[in-house]
Amino acid sequence: MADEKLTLDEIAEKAGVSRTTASRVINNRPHVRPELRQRVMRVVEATGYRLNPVARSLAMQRSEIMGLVIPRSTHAFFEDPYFPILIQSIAKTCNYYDYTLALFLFESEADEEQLYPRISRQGLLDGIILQVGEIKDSLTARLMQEDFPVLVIGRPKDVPDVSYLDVDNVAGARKAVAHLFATGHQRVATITGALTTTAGIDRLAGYHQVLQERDCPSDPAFIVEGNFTREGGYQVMQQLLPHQPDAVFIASDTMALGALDAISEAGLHVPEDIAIVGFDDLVPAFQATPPLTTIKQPISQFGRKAVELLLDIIARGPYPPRHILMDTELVVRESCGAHLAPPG
Amino acid sequence: MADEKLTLDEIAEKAGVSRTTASRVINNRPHVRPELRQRVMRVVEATGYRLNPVARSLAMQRSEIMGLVIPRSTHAFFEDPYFPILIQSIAKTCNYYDYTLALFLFESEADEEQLYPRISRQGLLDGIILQVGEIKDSLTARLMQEDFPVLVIGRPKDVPDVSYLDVDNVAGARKAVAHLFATGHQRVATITGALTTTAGIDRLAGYHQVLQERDCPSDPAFIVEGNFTREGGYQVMQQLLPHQPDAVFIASDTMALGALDAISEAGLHVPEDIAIVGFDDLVPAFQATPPLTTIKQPISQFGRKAVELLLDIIARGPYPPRHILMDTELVVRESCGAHLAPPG
DNA sequence: GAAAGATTTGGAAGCGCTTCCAAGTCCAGG
DNA sequence: CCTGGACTTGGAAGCGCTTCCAAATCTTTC
Repeated sequence: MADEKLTLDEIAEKAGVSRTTASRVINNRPHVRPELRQRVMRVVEATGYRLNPVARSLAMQRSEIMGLVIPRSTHAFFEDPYFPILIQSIAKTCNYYDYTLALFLFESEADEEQLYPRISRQGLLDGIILQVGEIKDSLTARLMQEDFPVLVIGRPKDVPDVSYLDVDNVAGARKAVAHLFATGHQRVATITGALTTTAGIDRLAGYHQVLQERDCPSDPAFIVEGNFTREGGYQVMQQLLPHQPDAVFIASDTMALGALDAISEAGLHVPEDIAIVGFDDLVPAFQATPPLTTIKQPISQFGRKAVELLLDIIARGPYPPRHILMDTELVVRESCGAHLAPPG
Repeated sequence: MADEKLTLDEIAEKAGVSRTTASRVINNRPHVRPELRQRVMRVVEATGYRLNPVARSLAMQRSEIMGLVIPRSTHAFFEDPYFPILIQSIAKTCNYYDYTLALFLFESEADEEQLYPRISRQGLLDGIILQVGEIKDSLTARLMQEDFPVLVIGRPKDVPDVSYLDVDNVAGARKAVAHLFATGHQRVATITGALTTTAGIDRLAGYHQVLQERDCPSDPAFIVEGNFTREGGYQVMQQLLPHQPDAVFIASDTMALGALDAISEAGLHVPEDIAIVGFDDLVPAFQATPPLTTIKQPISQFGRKAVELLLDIIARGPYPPRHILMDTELVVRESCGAHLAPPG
């Protein structure tokens, strides 16, 4: 197992062929006589030779590395299983397509500023998957301006021609709220996500839409803003309680957990006194007591799709921009009281 | 903002200097007259030029990319906040040292086999941080054999001369178990982690040590093997219950959550009927009811230290091997009943 | 059996950067 | 005014690979 740093030249020499031919064999390209191919293969195996990927990248002008950029990751990253699942599915898909995944987590705008050159520097990365949560986002526009292959996860605002992939948050929220009405609830409130995020805004929009369609005046007291954390859910649920909603659509399961705490602390029961529908359908959702009715996001498919879209953009250019909204699914468990309504 | 792909040559030409000089300026190296330095700088700024990192890597034989390899990530990766925190701290530290982080998540041995060339290929990665959980681990030895700079997180078995960083699991477990005895418990059981992991084994070893030192015969019925999941904790706690332990050291907080479920389902109370100490001190620990007494791992410092050690290995070679065990800390909350014992 | 075509081969020019080394410039000291 | 030493500068040789292109070889086909 000699592991001296071998080069293509040396392999070629040992096999008695030119470097060009050796290159052809190793990259499994045509135009090589079977006999020569064999000879080269044998040398490669005997020596344990592997191409130097950096040299290859330089010559091909393609690195087969893609970046995953997650800005402002700070708290959400810990508490919410969303990111681990997303990262895992992206990593897995990269493996599949023989791409290497470079991960960039930014915590502050200062980080973003300082590290921008690292990600945009042409050469290292063939493209970038950008997780955009916050509505205020400068990265996307900057990268687009540099003609950098970018796929945004989330729904970027005010950036023309950017390709993106998002969950259909509006439709998902509609399903949740409609279900609450369908199960006989009248006073349906909502705990929104942070309204600095598009997910927060869109899920609220879905809530509004359903109310409007039912000619149900929306009571401002029934709309409180959370921040996607459990603690936040706990606190704003307490604000909501005095107004006596009989159902609440909560824009994330994590917040729903906090809300559950607040409700039981107030001596009320879910779903008898207050019905709840969450959003996400991550592990905590079915481990909660009672198990949460929620809107399921296809996060893993999401990661896969993101990688595939980016590869497509890398291969075929950014036009036309791709816009994909993925469907969600209502998962009925106990917290919405659906099993109470039609008892037989 | 011209963003045509510029090269160093073009910058040099525009500034009227040689490529060598331009390189010196851009890399902030000495031996350039201030005037020329300025001139080059100006051109760089005007054109928005950035070095091509791939070409640089090839010339320098160093990529400033490090790999983080997490094998067999499947379930643990979702359920346990350990990995997100670790990854985040590693990413952050990489940012700080101007390194790029490449993430490799392997799910199966097949993945490992297939992707091994990708990580070991000399050139792309300057070094690798390898998370080794399972006791059976072939990656470490292979990489060491190739003289690849490696730092292992965890405690590798039977690989000579490998540098590693681990939590002192034995000492941590000892603290936990000792605390349980110190608070007056007699029948102390343990739910171990998967005994295919070194963490599982070491934490059990700590349990044994304390029992032995107290001349306490260890009852096999008091030792049940979990698998680090909540569901697993739930199940094995049910096995434990009939033997009526008055305290349990549980090798992870996640499992402790499951155990808590089992205990309350059996109509018993924590800590009155059964005291519990967990391990990890992640978010779920203090959100549990009752809040978990647990052993705190310094995961973030861990990530930082790992990166720094690897950089040191890259810079100064693998000898002598570095071995670091990080201290843990007992965090006393309610689940151990410490607050009950000395009531005034 | 020769011309036309298809296939195989390798020479050489990059890809964009670093760095060794020799040549050139500048200044102080004698 | 000349010499030696310190600092600047740029030419040129890589780093290890891909790929264009021309030359060489092998098949067909009439």
